[in-house]
Amino acid sequence: MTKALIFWDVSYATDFIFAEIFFMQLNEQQIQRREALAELRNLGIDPYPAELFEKKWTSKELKAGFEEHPDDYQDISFAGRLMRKRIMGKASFAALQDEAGILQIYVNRDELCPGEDKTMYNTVFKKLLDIGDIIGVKGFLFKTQTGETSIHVKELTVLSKSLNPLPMPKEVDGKVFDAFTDPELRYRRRYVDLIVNPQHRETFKKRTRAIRSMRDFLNDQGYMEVETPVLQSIPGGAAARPFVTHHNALDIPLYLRIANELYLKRLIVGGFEGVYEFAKDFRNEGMDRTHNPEFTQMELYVAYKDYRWMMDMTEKMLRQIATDVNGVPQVKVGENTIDFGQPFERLTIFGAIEKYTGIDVSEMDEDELRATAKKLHVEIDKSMGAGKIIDEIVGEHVEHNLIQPTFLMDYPVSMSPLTKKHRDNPNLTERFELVINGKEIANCYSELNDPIDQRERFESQAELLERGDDEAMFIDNDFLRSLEYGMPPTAGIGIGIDRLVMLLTNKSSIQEVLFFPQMRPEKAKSS
RNA sequence: GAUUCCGUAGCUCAGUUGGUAGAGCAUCUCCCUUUUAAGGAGGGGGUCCUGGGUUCGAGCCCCAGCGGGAUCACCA
Repeated sequence: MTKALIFWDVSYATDFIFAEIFFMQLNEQQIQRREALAELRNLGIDPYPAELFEKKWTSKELKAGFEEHPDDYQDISFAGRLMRKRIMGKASFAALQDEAGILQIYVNRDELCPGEDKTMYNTVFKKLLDIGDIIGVKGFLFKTQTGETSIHVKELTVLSKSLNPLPMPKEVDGKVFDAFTDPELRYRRRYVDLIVNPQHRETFKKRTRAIRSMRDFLNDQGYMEVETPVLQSIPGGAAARPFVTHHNALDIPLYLRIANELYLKRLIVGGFEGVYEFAKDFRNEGMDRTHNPEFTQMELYVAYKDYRWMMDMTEKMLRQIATDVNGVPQVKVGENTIDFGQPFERLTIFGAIEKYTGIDVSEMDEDELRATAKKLHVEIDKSMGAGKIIDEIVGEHVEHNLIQPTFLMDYPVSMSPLTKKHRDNPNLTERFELVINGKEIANCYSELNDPIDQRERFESQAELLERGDDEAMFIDNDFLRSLEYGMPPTAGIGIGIDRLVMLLTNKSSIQEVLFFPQMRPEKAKSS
């Protein structure tokens, strides 16, 4: 509909607003705001001006700067969203919110309108401006009788008229009234959440800080940030169900990547010795508070290293990130304080099971494991092999005990088709998972670089696929061909960025650390 | 996918055994020149999520659906 308004004039726009009121189901406040919009145009004020507005300072900078050098702030301009308006006859207080915070403005009728014409104050400011509008002001800083730094306004510019009323939480003595807390609305209208709940901006700033810290750390080590395909004809590198799409020109199915592992390893074959990517991966599986269909993983591959080296590197990197995000290496998560400053505990799978159940399963065959699982009340079914049973026991009896960062090492070979066999025990692999606060945060292994072994592992995955396991891996012949040219021994790791950020920001839901978590589509409805 | 709870004004929420739909804030009109949840006076605003059913009568009871939260399963 708005396309029809490319060549508009005031009367046409006004007619349009009435048409909109008529056809859309607008509530009273939305109608009033549209009427105010038309009124502004009638007064010759463009509610959406094209010209830039000079904003040299943030609210925070103005407040801090005024404390230091009050004389430097006698001629300033500032802009933000109108969040509060209190009219007291010929003078008013209002507050403008910008990215850094909120700053009060003082608007005096006779100073805003020194001449006879008081329209700017009486009509525009008092009547036509609403909470949520974006305005610019010019004037000088001063302190009110109650000591609040405020802008004494000499000039006011409408920068953007807001047509939807905002929810308005109010806080007094630490108690919040009318909070905008409904998770559905907060996620669906994240922009509103960010406006009225500025504390949630902090979560996302921390997310950005964490990613920047990780990227800086990796760059400092000399690793190269790369980009690999999201659209893959063979989705590989993880056990998961992919999203399928179709390429019209090639007339082939394409899959959204579930991991980028196989491409990064091709780059190691190609001669790069350290590559990493912050990768959006996509998995067509259930959603809950720790799973979103698209999520971010940082994968890193370093040539001539092994998983033991990667443990040291990971520990150092996370310590740095935790400190960069929160100022200290400790972070409070729920009831627990996670300490990234201490050396991370290192437990083998078998050692961990023995530690938390008292049972040594390291020499057991599948039947003995089955009996042990039963004794430990771990639910298993017939399709599970020895490796899977061990994994279930770990999930039930070990993981939730691991609050402080812990490397769980040396997984059974059947669960890890891309991992090198353990140097000391052919039934195990050189693999670790990093568990923090009972949740898996990272997964790492010494990469399998024996092309013949890799082909065999793929083939046993293919058998699983035939048997109906829709998460088993596809055979990627080009990847095998690349290994046949020779890949140096390599350590690789994937770190779940969303989960790491959940930890660092003490959030129990992935939706809180994603700007726009996946939601069912909204049913068509105006406003 | 399973279980369970929730859906009432722009926002946050009450709503009795089933008997004309409520409050605070926001909004509108008026008063008020340094306010701090500003204040004072007055007014308007509802598809009670949707569709069926029971009933003389349903926001309330029953059934189905839609949307969301929580827990569980799968998974990172």
